[in-house]
Amino acid sequence: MEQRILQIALDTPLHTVFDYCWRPQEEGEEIPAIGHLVVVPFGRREAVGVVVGHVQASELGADKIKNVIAVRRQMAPLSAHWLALCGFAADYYQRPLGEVMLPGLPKNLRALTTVALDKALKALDKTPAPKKRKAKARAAGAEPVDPAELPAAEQPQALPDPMQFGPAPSLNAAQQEAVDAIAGADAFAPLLLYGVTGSGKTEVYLQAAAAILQRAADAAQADGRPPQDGPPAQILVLVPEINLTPQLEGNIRARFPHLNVVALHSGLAEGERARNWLAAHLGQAHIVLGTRLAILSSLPHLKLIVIDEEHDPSYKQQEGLRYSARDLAVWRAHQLGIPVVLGSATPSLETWQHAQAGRYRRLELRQRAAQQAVLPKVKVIDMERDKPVDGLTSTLIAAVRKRLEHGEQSLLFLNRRGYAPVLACDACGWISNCMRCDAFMVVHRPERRLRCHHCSLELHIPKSCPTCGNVDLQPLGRGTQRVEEGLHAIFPEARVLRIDADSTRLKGSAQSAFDSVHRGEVDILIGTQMVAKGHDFKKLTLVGVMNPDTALFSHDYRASERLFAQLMQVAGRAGRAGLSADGSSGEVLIQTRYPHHPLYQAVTRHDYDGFAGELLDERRQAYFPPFMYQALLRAEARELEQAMAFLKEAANILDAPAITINEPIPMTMMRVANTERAQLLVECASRPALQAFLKEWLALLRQLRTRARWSLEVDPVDI
DNA sequence: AGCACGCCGACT
DNA sequence: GTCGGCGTGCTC
Repeated sequence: MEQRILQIALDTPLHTVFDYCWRPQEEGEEIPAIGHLVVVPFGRREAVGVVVGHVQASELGADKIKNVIAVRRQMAPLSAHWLALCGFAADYYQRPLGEVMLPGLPKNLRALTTVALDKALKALDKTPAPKKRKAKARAAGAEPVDPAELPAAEQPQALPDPMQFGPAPSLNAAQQEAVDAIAGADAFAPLLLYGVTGSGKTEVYLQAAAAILQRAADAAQADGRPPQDGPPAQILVLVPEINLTPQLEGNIRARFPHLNVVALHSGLAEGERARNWLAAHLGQAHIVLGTRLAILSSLPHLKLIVIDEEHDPSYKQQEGLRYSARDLAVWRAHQLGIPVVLGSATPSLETWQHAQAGRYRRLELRQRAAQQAVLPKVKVIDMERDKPVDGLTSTLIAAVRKRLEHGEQSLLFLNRRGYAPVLACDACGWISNCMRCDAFMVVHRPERRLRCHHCSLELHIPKSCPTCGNVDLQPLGRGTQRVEEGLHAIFPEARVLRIDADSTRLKGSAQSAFDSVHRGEVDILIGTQMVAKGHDFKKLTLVGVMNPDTALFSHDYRASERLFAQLMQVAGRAGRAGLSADGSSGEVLIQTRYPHHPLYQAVTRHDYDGFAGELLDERRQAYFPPFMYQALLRAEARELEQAMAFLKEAANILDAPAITINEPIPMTMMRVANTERAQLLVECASRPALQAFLKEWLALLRQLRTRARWSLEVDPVDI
C-alpha cells in the first residue's frame, strides 16, 4: 500500500515542521500536494496545517507518527511563491514557519470544519460573471461550446470587455513619465513615487494598473485565450489604514467597473474576508486593496504591487510576527520579477537612501495635480509671544474665525486623545499614576473615567484626592476632548466634530464621521493622526497644529523623521481642491515654543529633500539605520532582575566578530501591566551577517532555562 | 501557545 | 474529603 510522509507546518511556537503519515482513503487518491491545507491530530487536539514537503521516511519512530485526518482538496494548494514568501519571512524574522503561514490565512479557511470554507467557495462560484461561467465549464471538462449555439446574451461579442475602463483624467508630463516607467518595467523594478500630497499619486497608480491589466489581456488574447477567460493579471494595492480603504476602493471601482476588486483588512467580517482572500487566491480578483496583512495573501497572477504612503509606521506589524509589509512587498516583487511602487511625499529614510544610492528608481511629481491647487502656506506661531488660551493662540483663533466667515473648514491637529493627559492634586501633589504601569492615567471627561493608554485599566474619576481628600483636582495639559470643549466656548455657533480613536470606537462610526465632513456638515474638525492621513476634504483650507513640540526632544531617534512626515501629511489636508474663497491658497499654522527649530523651518519650506539629507547625515555619523541593521531582544518578568539576568546571559552566550551587542537596559516604560521589561540591542553593518548571527544565537537562547518571557524583533522601529 | 499531569491550600 | 493554584513537560 502506498504510504508517504508529509512535512506539515502548524501554528505553534515550536521551531520545526511535523511529520505525518498519509494513506489514500480510496483507490487512486493522490498524495496531497505541497501547499494543500490538511487537518492533523496534534497533541490532544486537532489542527489545520500546510503541507510543505514530501519525504520518503521520517527520522522519528514509526510509532510516533500519526495519520493525516483530512485534506482540503476543494481549495487549490498554495503556490510555491506563497510558500517561499512565508519561508523567507519565517527565516528573516526568526519565527516558526507555521506561525507565519497559518495566522496569515482567514480564520474560516483554517477552521476544523469545512462549512465556512465551502460556503465561501460556493458564494464565489455562483457570482454570475461570464468569465467564471466559462472557466467553470472548462474545469468540469465540458466540450468547448460553439459560440453560435449560445443564446444572444452569452455571445462572446455581447459580453462586456472587462478591460473597458472608466474615464480617466489626463496626466501631466511627470505623471505620464511615472506611469510609463511602472507599466514599462518587464522585470523587478523598485520605484519610489515621490510626490507632495495632492500631486496625483493615486492617478498614477490607477493608470499604471490599467496599462498592466490591458497589456496582460492583450497577451492572453494573442495566445488565443478570450479576454473573459481567466485573470490576466492581479494588482495589489496597500494603504496604511482601514479608514483609507473605502475612499480608494470607490475610486478604483469607478475606474474599473468590470473588474473584480476586493478589499482585505482586519475590519471585514470573517465570511467576507474568506471570500475575498479566496477570490485573490483563485485568481478571480484583479485588484486587491488592503492593509499590511494583505501582503501575505496568495496572488497567483501578481503583476504589480503599490505601497501607498510607504513611510507610514502602520506597515510594521507590532505584535506576533513583527513584519514590515513594505519590505515583504519588495521581496515579493523581486522574487516575481515585477515592479513595486513605493509612494510618499515624505519617504522613509530607508527608501530615500535606496533611491539616493540608485538602487530604487525615483519618479518625482513636483506639482499639485488639481488646477489652481498650490502648496499650502505653512507658518509657525511662536507660543512664547502669542500666549495660548485653552491651547489656542490668538493667531490660530483669528484664522479659524476667518474660515468660519467664508464657510470653509478648519482642521485642528493634536496627537493626544482624551481630555487631559493627567489629573493632579494642587494640595498634596498627587497625580493620576496608573497602578499597573509607569504611566499617567488619562482623563476622559465624556466617559467620566481615568484610563491608562498602556494597559486596559479604567477607573472612575475620583471626586476627591485619594491621598489628602482635596476635592479640587486639576486636569493638567490638553487632549482632543478638552480642545473640543474649548472650541464650543470660543465658537458657539460653529459645528465642531472630534475624530479620534475614542470617538470612532464603534464599527462604521469613523466612516460616517468622515462622510459628514465631506458633506460640509462640519466647520471645525479636531483630531489625532487619524485625520492626518489621506482624506481629501474639498472645503478644508486651514490646518492648525496645536502642540507638536514634545516629539522634538524624544530619545527615539526616529521621532523627528516621524514628526516631519506627520506635519507634511496633515499640512497636505489644506487647500487640496484649489484656492480659498478670498483667493489665497490653503494655510497651515504650527503652534510651537521653538519657531526656529530646523524641523519646522524645513516644513515651512516644504523641504523634504533638505531635511532628509540632514537626517541621513546624522544617521550615517551615528551608525544608525539605514546604515546599520538592528535586532532587539526584549525580556519581561515580574522582577526586573530576572529580565536583566536573562539579557546579560544572552549578551555573553555567543561571540561574533562583526556584531555589536549593546548593554541590556531597562525600558523607559519599565513597568507595563505589572511586568518589568528590559531590552538588548544588537547591531551589525551587514544584513546577512546579522541574519546568520541571529539564527545561531536564538538556537542557543531557546535552550536556556529562564523565568523571563522574551522575544526578538528584527528591524525594530520603536526602540 | 495549548493542554496535560502533578502535588499542596480553602471550600461545599 | 474535593476544587484549583500554576510549575514543568510535551506536541510529529
